[in-house]
Amino acid sequence: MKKLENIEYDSLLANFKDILKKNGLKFTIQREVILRTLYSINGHFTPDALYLIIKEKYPDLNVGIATVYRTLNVLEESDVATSLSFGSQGKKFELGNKPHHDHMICKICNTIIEFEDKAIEKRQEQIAKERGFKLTGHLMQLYGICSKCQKTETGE
Amino acid sequence: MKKLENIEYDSLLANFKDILKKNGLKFTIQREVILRTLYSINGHFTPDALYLIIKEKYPDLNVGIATVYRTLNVLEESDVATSLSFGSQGKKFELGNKPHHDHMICKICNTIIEFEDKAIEKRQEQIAKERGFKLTGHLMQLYGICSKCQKTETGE
DNA sequence: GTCAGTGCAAAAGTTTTGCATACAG
DNA sequence: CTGTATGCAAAACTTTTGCACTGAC
Repeated sequence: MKKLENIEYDSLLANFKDILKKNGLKFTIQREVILRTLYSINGHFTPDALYLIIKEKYPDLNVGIATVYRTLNVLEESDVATSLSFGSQGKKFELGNKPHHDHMICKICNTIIEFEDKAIEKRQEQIAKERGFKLTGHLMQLYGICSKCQKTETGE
Repeated sequence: MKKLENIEYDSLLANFKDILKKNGLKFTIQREVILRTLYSINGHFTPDALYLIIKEKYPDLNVGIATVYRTLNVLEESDVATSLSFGSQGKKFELGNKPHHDHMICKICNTIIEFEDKAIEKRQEQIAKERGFKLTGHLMQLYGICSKCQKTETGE
């Protein structure tokens, strides 16, 4: 039951270690904890939120906010994690181990629904091509109100 | 030659005044200058960059950064301008007078190309519908390398 | 005249950096 | 051992707020 998840995390971890080694960086407990926590929460978190979760989960390990920022930057630079900029402010991180997906965000409860659509991806490539643009990535976020919140707020 | 632009700006301005009046807010020189500057630069600017341009352009008018922030927030709340969150950090604003468009951003020179695609928009609506989501807006940014930069950097 | 808006400076956040110490390789 | 990483605190930024004064309506 838990086997598959562990294998997935293990390969993620191995990949991360590999990247660190290749860049002459060191593998530390803090970095492992940050990666593990990002993996376990499996969502989108600001550096600060992540920091608080880690402090809660590993009270003995005295992680500093600076380390969280530094590690997230390493993770992002090495494409292990990606950051998203949401609406008003702040940057949120998520692991980039999932194939590829975009986000649909509820304006009211901030729930994030992930989705993937081949048709749009294809069209994006074509648009880029038409303009002589070499595509390397994209960000697509749909904003709206999720079904749950639509029920809650009758009018407005 | 300049006629059309003026008409466009005038209607933008009239609309803004209208919104202000409807909300019991006041129309001030500062607000006009900020709107006019946003219009004239016709691009995407951070509050800080906008502030510097205004200081340069209107040295006599002693605008404060706080007013720029306050006005941008008013503009955004009233849908006259929209803000985009780009890559690493900061929020950029642009006027929302253009019909609708998305952005293609060059990772090297940061040029922003605007585009619009009905096919994608339609697909987005359908995706939202499939998931019981009531769509109110979206953000789509394609990242890559523009044709100019592709020529400049041969390899890499 | 009234009340919202403004500039300034201080405050509140958020992210980065400098430094002495700790620890991975 | 060597040199990178860490925690802490300070610094650097970005954005918001409080306040006395100005100016739009």
